[in-house]
Amino acid sequence: MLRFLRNRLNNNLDRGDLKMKVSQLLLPTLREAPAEAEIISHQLLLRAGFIRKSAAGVYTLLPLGLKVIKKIEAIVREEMNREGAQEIIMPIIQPSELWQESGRWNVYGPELFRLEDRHGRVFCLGPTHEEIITDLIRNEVQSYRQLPLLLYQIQNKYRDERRPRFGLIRGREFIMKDLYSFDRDEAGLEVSYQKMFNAYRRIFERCGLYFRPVEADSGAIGGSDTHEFMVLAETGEALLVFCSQNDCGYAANVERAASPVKKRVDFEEPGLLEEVATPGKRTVEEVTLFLNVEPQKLIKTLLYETEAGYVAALVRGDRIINQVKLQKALGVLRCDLADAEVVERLSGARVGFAGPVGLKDLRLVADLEVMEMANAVSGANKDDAHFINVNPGRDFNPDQVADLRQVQAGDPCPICGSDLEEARGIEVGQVFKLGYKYSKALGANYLDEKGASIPICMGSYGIGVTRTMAASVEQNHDQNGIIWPVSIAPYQALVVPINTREDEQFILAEKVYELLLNAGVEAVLDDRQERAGVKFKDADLIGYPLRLIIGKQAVESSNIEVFQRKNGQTITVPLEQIVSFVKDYCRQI
RNA sequence: CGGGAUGUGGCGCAGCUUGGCUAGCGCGCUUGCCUUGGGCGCAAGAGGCCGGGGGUUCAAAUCCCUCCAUCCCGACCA
Repeated sequence: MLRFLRNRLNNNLDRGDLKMKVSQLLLPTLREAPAEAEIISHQLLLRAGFIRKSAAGVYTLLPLGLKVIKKIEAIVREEMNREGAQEIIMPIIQPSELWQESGRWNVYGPELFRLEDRHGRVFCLGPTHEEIITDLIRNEVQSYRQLPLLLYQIQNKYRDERRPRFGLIRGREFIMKDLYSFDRDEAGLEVSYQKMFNAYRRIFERCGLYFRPVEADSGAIGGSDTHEFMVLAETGEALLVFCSQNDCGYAANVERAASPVKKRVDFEEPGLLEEVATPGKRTVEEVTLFLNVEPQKLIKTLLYETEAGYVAALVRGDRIINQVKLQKALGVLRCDLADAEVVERLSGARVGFAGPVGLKDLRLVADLEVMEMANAVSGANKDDAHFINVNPGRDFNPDQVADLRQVQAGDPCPICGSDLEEARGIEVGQVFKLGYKYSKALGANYLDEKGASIPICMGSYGIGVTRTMAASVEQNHDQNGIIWPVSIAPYQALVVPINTREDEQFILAEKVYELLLNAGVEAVLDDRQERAGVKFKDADLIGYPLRLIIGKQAVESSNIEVFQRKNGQTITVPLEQIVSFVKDYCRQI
């Protein structure tokens, strides 16, 4: 009896949650995309009625948008729990004191939303939760017996982006899953890291995404090893390189990718350092054309402003400097190109004529490749003049030599030496080995078997949930709209009565709809008094994986047309088999 | 934060250069008729502080100043 009641209750609950007719859904589709939407995922999510903008980088999730988010969250939860992680929820509002303690209050900069309560106490809206969780752990974990520990939450995050853009891809408020691992030592961290790495693979696979993990830079969060999970897409903000040799497997964010230097092969006799007039020739292109030399013969000199003073950085003329590498090499937090006025004061010449020879009062850092150059051209630190036959070591000596240049397609792979290829990616997840940065700063220690107090070894692991939804659209769409993978589709199937005035069609449609609901399929019935064309257009736009069409044919023959959004094909399924067909379809994908 | 652009019914736009009728068009919305397998047709409607404030002028969507918002490019970031 009890079981019977419980079953009934469950059925009712399920039905209540699932049952929905399009006429009652808040599903405002648009024929035209709002002008502000630039990229396809933003346009389609707006047009299909999944999201609406509230402010720059801040969005409301409408019913269907929320359904997708919940699907993604459910997959994330399953895979986190499978690895033994425990879910918690931490506050969005965080006291500034903790951030002072970790040292990030001043480091994080204007990106941190800061606010004050009525008593003048200062808080921030959490962009990430290392401080809060480390504070929790230092209070609650004392013994090695309590480790390892994996804790996560799915929570709103806040970052006051300089430039929110691309809709959900770069918002100021977004949903993120963040997990933190706590281990006794690096060996334990390695295990946790691998667990998460594998879980992330499964999550993005289950979300139907084409992605790649790549080596990455650790940025402001700090730490050593880190990988980013990149959904490959033309509109991705990140530039990646990967090895063209399939079995090599090297892949990295260009911010991180190391660039091995090809040693100089042909030795050149050093010529005489000489100043030549280059009136008005400021850019690499102008100078090379004027002097009739190749760009790789030029030494490009860029002046940067850092919190530790001004720096001159040198790279070859045909190279791009990688600011992340530069920042790391210099060990500074801030690193911006100096403005024209500063350049003039420091180099004694207008912008475009700075060079390493005779540059004073500046820290000089050269790219590895620059040191291999011979008889190069550089600015003379004098208006309208360049030096020729500049030779590193003879004419100037940098204070530091480091890998500064940004890797490009065609460069050799640092592992196997094959050519590197470029691609763009949307970062949907990142795994970090934090090490002891936060546990030491905040004093999160445990006692080992011998009673020694040892800092906890930490890792942190993020997934941008809202971003994952957008990335999926970016990857799964056609001219007509979104093509959701079944695993994260807002509904699995749409039932469309073609002519709602034909009672028989409508009754059959309702019957099919009920059959699906009873079988646990997430279905929706388009009961609107609209022409078939309108319903089809909306259905394509919204991206339901399956569309069951109930028209004349269905009524007469009890055969139902099933349109598959993914491949655009329609097949006919007898009414008796329709439920099992839909269930099988949803399972197999 | 620097550079550029744009703000006119829910969405997409015109009008602004050269100030002047009642501010237009397409889509959407409401009502009626009609139609019903890919955004159907006809008719009648509703809906605007022309981003805000200030100025110039007899008169401002239109010219000037200022603020705000939004988008793009750059610099930064998960």
